[in-house]
Amino acid sequence: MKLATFNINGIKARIEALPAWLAAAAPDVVCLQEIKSVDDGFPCEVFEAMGYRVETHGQKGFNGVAILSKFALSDIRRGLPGDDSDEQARWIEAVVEGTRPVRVCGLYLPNGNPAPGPKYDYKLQWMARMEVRVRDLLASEEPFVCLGDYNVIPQTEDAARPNVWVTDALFLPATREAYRRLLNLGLTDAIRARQPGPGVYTFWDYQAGAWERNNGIRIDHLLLSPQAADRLEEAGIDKAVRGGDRPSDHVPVWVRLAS
DNA sequence: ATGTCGAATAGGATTCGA
Repeated sequence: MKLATFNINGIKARIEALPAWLAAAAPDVVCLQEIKSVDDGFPCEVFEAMGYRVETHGQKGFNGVAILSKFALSDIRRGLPGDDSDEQARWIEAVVEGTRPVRVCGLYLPNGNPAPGPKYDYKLQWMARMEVRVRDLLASEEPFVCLGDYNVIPQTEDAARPNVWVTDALFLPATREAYRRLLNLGLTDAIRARQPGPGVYTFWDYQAGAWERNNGIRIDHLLLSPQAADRLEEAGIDKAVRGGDRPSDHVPVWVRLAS
């Protein structure tokens, strides 16, 4: 089973590039971030015609996540637990009913800039809520994958120019500490496990010729539960997508799990 | 002091978020 994450930065803007990548890469499941659409505005029919079921958790203008799956989905949940007042659409999860089921948690972790400030406080609170959800899922001992745009540069080697990120919410010590806490619960960073850095990136800014200069960062991650990591066969980054027509600033990242 | 893009609002240029 091939599972992917892709921050598309707007479904309307990516209505050609996304189906083109799906046709070429043929993932079984894709978690999308920044669909920037309400549920009713998402063009489900485009993806249903390609054999995908579509579940969205959208909001107007910003954020928004979705799951596309060639397999049936069960136990679909929208929103990260832990704060009923949080109205931002950043979390969707479901169990993929393949030959061997796996739960996917698709996430768009808050950017957090500027830091310090209320947006950074929200980021750290969100990460703490995610830790609670992951602890609960680990206790169930079911295989699961938390995949998405984490907006976290885990280590120095995950940025081409780490020095420019030292005061950024994506790289501040408290951000990296919260991310390490997640990993240290027992999750496996699939790209780190299969493609150790440096020079392995998933995002290149639109500005200042970042792509042409390979000034990238690695912020899109797939974290595998122990039972999912046992099934890890392959992990990759579809870097060439960044050089295509009207690209997102992120590229797809994927894993292949046994069965 | 961002070599930019996407969406919303408004009906073009500006603002926000990233």
